[in-house]
Amino acid sequence: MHEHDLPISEKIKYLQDTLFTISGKWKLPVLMAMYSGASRFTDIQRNVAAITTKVLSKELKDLEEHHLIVREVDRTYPQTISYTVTPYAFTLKPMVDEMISWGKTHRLKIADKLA
Amino acid sequence: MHEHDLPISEKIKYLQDTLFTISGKWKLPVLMAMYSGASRFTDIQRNVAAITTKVLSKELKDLEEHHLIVREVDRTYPQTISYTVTPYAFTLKPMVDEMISWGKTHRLKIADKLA
DNA sequence: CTGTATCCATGATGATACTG
DNA sequence: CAGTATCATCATGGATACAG
Repeated sequence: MHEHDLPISEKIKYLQDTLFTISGKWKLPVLMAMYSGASRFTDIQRNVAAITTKVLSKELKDLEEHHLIVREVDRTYPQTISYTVTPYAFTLKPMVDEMISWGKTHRLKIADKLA
Repeated sequence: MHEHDLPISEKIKYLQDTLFTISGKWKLPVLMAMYSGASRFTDIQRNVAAITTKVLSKELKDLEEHHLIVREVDRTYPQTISYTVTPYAFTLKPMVDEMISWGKTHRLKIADKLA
């Protein structure tokens, strides 16, 4: 059964579930930075321009609650914290890639004053 | 050139463009209702459960500004208003379908107490 | 039917400073 | 380095009533 067979109300329900999980301006950018290899708090912050420590801290907690990332205290000296994306988080990647692709095209269209 | 060749800063920029365009809880559910054929204000409102007229009105204006829908006054008597999705709006559909698909799976995982 | 007008509540985001 | 603490502001959304 493919998605287009679902009743519209179901589609919207699932869509809203997803929107809730990724809500806000920052969760996906943070995830993107982590897909690309950033695992330290400061690295992530540097990659996601303009995000403040307070907001990043909150987003990381939200992502952890949703089981999309894992926070680990490394047994090193001095101790460091590393965040890693879970396999589950990678199930979001096709969607994120599609969003990047759309955004890139969209920006070109806007430059042309759109259609 | 594929998306994974882009520098991370570019990816995040495009991602944020897309997030900005679809921002909020309602734009995509409204678009989904319209993909499925709803074209009248009341029809859309009935399909997108719990959305208020004020919010729907605002979302429709936003979507129109982004050239994703078109508002038309039908030359009927009495006059009716119809909203239709533009071809451009359909370029978002793969992303929306992916979100529906992910949300469906996600809901199952949550039911299983997730992984 | 297709909206507008208020008023209000909440959450999200931002600026800045500070800490172990 | 990896955060927390405050304070402030702003955007989003919701309730309700009303109007052409």
